[in-house]
Amino acid sequence: MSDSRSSRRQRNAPTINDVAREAGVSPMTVSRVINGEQVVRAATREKVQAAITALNYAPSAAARTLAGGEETRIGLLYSNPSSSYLSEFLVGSLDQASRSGVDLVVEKWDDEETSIEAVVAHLQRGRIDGVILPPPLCDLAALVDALDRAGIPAVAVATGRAPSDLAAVSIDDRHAAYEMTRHLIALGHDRIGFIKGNPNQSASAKRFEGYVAALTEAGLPMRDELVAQGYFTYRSGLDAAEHILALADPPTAIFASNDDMAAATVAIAHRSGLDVPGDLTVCGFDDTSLATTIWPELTTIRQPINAMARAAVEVLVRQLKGRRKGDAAEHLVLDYALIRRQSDAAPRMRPRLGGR
Amino acid sequence: MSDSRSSRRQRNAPTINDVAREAGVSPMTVSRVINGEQVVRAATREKVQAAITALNYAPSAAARTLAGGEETRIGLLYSNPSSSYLSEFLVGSLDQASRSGVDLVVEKWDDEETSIEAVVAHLQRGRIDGVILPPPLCDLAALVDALDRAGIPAVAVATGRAPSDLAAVSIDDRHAAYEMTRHLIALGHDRIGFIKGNPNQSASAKRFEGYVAALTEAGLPMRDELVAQGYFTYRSGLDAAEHILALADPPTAIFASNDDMAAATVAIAHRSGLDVPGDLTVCGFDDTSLATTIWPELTTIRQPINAMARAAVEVLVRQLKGRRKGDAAEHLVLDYALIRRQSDAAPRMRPRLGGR
DNA sequence: CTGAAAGCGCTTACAG
DNA sequence: CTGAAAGCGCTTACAG
Repeated sequence: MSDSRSSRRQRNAPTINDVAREAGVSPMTVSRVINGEQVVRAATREKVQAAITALNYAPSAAARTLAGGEETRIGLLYSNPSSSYLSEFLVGSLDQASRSGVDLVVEKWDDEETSIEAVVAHLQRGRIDGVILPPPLCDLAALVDALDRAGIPAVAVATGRAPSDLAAVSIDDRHAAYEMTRHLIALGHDRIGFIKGNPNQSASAKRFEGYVAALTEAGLPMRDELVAQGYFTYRSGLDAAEHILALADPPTAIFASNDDMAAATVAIAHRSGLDVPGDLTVCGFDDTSLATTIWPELTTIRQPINAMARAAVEVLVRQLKGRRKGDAAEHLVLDYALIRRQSDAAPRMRPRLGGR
Repeated sequence: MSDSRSSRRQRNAPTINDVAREAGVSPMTVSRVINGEQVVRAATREKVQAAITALNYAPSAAARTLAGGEETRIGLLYSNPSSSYLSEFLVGSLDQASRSGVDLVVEKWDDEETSIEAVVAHLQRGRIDGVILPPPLCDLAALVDALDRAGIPAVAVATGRAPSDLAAVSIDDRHAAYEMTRHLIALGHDRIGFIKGNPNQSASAKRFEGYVAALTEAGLPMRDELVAQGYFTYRSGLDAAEHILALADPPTAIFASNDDMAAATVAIAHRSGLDVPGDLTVCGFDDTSLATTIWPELTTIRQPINAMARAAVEVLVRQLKGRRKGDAAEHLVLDYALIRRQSDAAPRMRPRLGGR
């Protein structure tokens, strides 16, 4: 078939030397013609072109990259392997890296064991040209600074607050949380609990802002006791949910800042003999695989993780190719979606009609 | 400093010579390690691996293609993205692929949408030289056959029953389950429930065999009512656990064939007002991230997923290089470990002392 | 305008 | 089991 362009060279594939001999010039001249350099005399060029045609010559991509030294390698630096997020992120970025013709090096960083200087040095040794930073590393200012000082471009993924000089790919966390809260309100809930995300991630604050905005817009009071601090882990969700549900007047719905904490909330609810969503509505954020693993399946905000990963690779590659000082960094905002599943329902009693 | 366009080499990427120097061997030896050639002494191999890690070295695809052979691309074909398993598997195989200097193409297969013929054709068009099959695809005979007919070598990962002509990497599922069951018996349990895995995976049967073997060895009766069929999903674990715990005389321990089903069992136990492990011991299998996500954290069998993925890549690369008809396929068996966490304890009443 | 030289980073083929 | 040599096909850097 049309395999002529593939990287597998045919056995007797003509080389630049064959062309040179046929045309009666040096390989160097053939190279110039191939690369469209204008200096070559028209007559010479034609002789070379004829030889190329006669031999059906196609240059070897491998040889060109090797000689030209143009390989670009990008790194994907991650920590805290929230595996459900990571696997989707990996699949997306790998695929795009392959399409963009760059090498992707996946690097795990354990911040307990390795200093920032050490990771950056490691990346430099590996000749990483640029780095993708999924959360929570995207918000680690010290890392971003160190990368910047080392001259390694980076792109932050899913950060809630990207400095204007740092490329970023994200969704509108604030608006997504706003929409979910509005959805809960539309269902009839007026006492809605909220479990915050880890303060070390800027998206956490954005999600909380969205929750507050929807409440305010609906004229609902924002009650501090209904808000608990979480850290995106299941464990922290357990504690937060326990706290909220132990209230004298507990909420009829709880919106957790991610799926892990929402799953923990469901577990606590069940342990307390509450039916979800009959007695308590629970919603999450992210739509990781956990959302559809547990029962009931979680109503949540779908983050397009795969698409964000692809976009991150593209943004980084563009930045590496066309690097000009002063160019503003790209900030891409992708679409999210509110996914309704089985964990939300109208509250059992309509407070507006009866009160409690 | 290093203006990317004019300098001959972009930054100083570590080369095979750098690694050789660091390891105190010749470049040739490094090359052998990269290509998984068996001749290299283990001690030498380790020195080289260490140097590769230290320098964060990745071979240049261009140079390899040019110098020698054709570039080799291997595929990782997966379905049913059990993400906790997949992400670890991806990280391991990617890293090894990079070290082995082969391209890894990650391919998702939705068996509902695409026929076996179509996937195989797709792999061929993409010039995939060999394929890694994580579960459950490793046990799909029709796929293995189609690959074989197409002349695409494959390596099965975590299968319980590899045909002798199919390369495979696995653990001893039977013995691992045997050991876990023995552990439960040693704790004092004599009524131990078991949730089987999906029958479409050969490892399921192995795990069940191990459970039966330990019971038999201890002179304990094997009670059919204590065994429920599961399918490795959380949902199936919910049903199975509900069934087992509804028994008139329920077990004091339940051993689930994977962590998802063990997590579901914990959820059902909590919903029924049972304390884990106070009232019920629950154990899993795999040690995916879910095992340490939920509370209590699961006592389980650790499958070295990362190491298995790396091994699969190495085995496949070796097979692609040294392909000789008639050579027996490699069967690697890696070590597992029983990880004790917080979900197991002695039964509340010692049956041997009191009965019930 | 054109060419001779010196590699790019790796592997093949041979030696010890 | 390990290494020294000779390229793979092309380009960079320098001459003329």
